[in-house]
Amino acid sequence: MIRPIKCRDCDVVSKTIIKNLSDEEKDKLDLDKACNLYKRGAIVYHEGNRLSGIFCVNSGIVKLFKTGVEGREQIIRFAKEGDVIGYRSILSEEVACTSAKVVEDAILCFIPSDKLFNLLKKNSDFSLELLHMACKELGESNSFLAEIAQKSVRERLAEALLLLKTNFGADENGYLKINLTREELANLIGTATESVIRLLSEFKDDNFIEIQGRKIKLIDLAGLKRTANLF
Amino acid sequence: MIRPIKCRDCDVVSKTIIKNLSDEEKDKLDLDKACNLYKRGAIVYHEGNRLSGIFCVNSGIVKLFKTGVEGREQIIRFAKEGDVIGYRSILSEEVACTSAKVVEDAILCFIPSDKLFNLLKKNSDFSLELLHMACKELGESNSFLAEIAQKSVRERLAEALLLLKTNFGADENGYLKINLTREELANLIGTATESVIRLLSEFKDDNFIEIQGRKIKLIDLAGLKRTANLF
DNA sequence: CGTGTGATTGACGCCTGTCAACGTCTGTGG
DNA sequence: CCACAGACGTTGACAGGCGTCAATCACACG
Repeated sequence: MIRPIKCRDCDVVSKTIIKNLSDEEKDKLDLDKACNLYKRGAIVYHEGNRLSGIFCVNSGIVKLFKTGVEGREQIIRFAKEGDVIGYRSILSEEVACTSAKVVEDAILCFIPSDKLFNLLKKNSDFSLELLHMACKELGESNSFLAEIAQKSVRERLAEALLLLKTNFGADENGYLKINLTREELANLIGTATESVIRLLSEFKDDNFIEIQGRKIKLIDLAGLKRTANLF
Repeated sequence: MIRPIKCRDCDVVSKTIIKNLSDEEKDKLDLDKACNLYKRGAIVYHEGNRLSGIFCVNSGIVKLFKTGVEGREQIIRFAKEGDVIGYRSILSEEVACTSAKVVEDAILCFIPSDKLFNLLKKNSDFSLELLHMACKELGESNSFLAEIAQKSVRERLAEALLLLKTNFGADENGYLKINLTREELANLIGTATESVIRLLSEFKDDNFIEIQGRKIKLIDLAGLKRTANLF
């Protein structure tokens, strides 16, 4: 447990579903939530677990993935500050369909499910906002599905790099802020680690990207977009 | 427009989100909804359209698909009696992320979005039920994603056949009730039509299935499960 | 300095997509 | 009633993308 974070003062709340709560509701929520620091590599929950609440990401990055045959991971999405994880399982009353693992040190605020349901019952704007979020995520999942099903590994990798830049941004030198292993990149686009490595080299040769160890810098966005078949 | 269907009397309502409405709410909804018959091949809405409401499937089957590069369809899911389509787009306030096309003659009841939002604001059980549905669908989408990303075409086809049987059932002779063209099967599992044809022949040779034109009968479920790598 | 994790490269071959040709069936119009 | 068009199904040939295996390198850490 770290120093408690007050929803009312939280600087990422404005991006989250919490923003729809009244100050009183936020204060009440503070009494029930638990904010913890999770280090890189920490497991927040396992696929198949029954969760007892949801997690609001205050900082850091968490990857959500399913484990397939032979233990290969399929990354479903990344959650960053302002995102909520675990809500799918709570609201559908199923066990977790993914595991959640910390990619970059994260502070997560836990909200017990009974408190969540209380809020949902009393605050219809909050419900609508959650619906909004769930449906948006559903749309992204569907798009992702079609991408993986129809595009080549090369196209998918180019697109993934662009998406990572859009979602997580770049540092002052232009390098993607998010650092993934080659294997994680592979698990994101559903391919083998070696394929990612080979294609990254090709992208480098084509002057689409620069590589410094695990850090990647996109230098020809148009070229990547063309490669990804995006318009 | 066909003979109006009263929600209160509708025999599939018990399976839908409508079941959470009071009799008064149902009666009120009857005044606002429009029930139409759609023939096979009819387009309910196009990807990219902004929808003005949601559709409740009273009977028939509708396929939801995305159109990728080169116009290839990727089927996202099928909707049958009791299912709702178009809600994702309305609730996320985005344009439709899929097209909806009738696979088997269908009766669809249209509910305008302002009525939907009225209900959501006033009836928290209804909201929760919609959340439940959306989150369940999200879980299915995620599973589907991992399947397509990690499994071979052979595994996917075996699994798809099993899923079609689970979701749509079989007739008195054991043949799948849902009739899809080879191309639709291919677009479901993200492969080429020819691959589906070849694999279906192999499954027949392996005595996993019987084929009568477009009708398919599963005769060795265990064999198919093994082939699909399911446990 | 040994150990382990991650990155890289090469060899190899199979799965699967593409192209082309042909067969089958159904509905339509003359 | 027949001819024809068009949609759908089937089969074969072929190539190349990509997964797998194995060996090696780079780097961090106790």
